[in-house]
Amino acid sequence: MARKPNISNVTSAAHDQVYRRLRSRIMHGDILPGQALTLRGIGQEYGVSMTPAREAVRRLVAEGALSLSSSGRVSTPELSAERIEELAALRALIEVELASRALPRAHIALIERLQAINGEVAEAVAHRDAVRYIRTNLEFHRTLYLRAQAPAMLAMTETVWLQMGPTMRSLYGRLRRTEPPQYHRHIIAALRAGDEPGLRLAVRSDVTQGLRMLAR
Amino acid sequence: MARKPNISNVTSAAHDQVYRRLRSRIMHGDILPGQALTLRGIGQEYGVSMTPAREAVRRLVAEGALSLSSSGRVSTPELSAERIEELAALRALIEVELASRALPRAHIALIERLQAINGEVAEAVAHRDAVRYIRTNLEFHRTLYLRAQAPAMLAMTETVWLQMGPTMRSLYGRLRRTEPPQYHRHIIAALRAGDEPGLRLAVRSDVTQGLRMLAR
DNA sequence: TTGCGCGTTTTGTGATCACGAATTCCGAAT
DNA sequence: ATTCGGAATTCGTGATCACAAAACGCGCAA
Repeated sequence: MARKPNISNVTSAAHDQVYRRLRSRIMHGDILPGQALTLRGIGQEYGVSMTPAREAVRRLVAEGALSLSSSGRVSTPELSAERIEELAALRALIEVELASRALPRAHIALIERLQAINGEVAEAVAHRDAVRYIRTNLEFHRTLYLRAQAPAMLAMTETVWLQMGPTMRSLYGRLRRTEPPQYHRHIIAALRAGDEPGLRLAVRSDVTQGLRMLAR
Repeated sequence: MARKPNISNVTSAAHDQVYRRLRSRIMHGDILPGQALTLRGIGQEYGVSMTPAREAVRRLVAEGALSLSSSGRVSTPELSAERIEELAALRALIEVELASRALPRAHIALIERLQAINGEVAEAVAHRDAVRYIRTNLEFHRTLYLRAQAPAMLAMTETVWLQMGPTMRSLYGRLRRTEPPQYHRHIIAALRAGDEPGLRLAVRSDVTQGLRMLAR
């Protein structure tokens, strides 16, 4: 079969579907760091041949979501402490800018939506559900940053999230905290008040907060 | 032929060579914005089949160096003014940080090397050689940032350079200036003086300078 | 001159195969 | 029990092919 039937014209290419599903799993921490993957395995898992699997993997490697050994084997990356510090610094730099750009456009409906999402984050923390925590936490940030109307910056930020995905899972997995994230409330308060310096500080604090868990 | 002879063990995969050569051409502005490419054409140009060409293209698309039409056709991107502003803002954010991290490690040998490279930049400007200007200018920045020991940040910056490559060429191509870049001298002076605020300002000015040409 | 069909060509996509290299596995020797 | 070596297996790579869809060209009609 050279091409799928494609009766519905909203379907997309097979390699793109494989890419998106793998990307989602990696970003949300479904896959542990150092986990090895094979092209044939991925193809079999998604019901395609090696070719689309290879293209999806190539794309994810380019984004830093997967790492390539010298012999071409792929696995989720095991980040060093220095690499984690760098990625956190990048998050701080870019996300503070995104939040700042979103601030003038943040009307009340957005703030209420953020509050609702934050409720889900708190629930995930209470249940110690690491995967759900990561997903809702990223949704909180993405919802805010979408208002910045800065697609290139948002894409770059998501690339950083993607790189940290597996590591965040194993980090938050051993987290025993049950209190909701305090800085999210600071972010919401600063948005309400139109307080730009406060917003920048709150976002920076929230983003670099996870770094402290590593330094233990 | 399934694999190349590979007598010398320092050779790398064909798709990687295609990727690197294409990436270099794009980053340095060898290809104009909107230029269409075909997989068979690329393969023929580099003496390989479609498969390695496809992988190289997939990788470059993931990095934003090439854009993909809805029908799968690839071409160098034509950036909107808003996109250019975003990319310049990203450069400002990340490169200022990289310069700041490089400052404590910048000894005299590095500064002299930067001065030498800056001489080449001035020469390229004097000869109105856009491609050479872009190449030497990026070499100036990369030489400084390598000292920051921050590979993730440097990679992200190079991704931004890559995205701007074709556009920078067509921008600098119609540049009629013959004076060397002033802010490079400011950067060097701040490095000598160990003046971090001055360095940050100089880098930010240098990076956002090109933006003004667009606003004409 | 300007649109509009329609057949031709070009192009991306996915499957499959051969090949070589890397990895794994298992038994024998110490 | 542990280590070492070679056979068996697994795996990535690149070439090739068939197919469908998109782009192109060209002639005809308004």
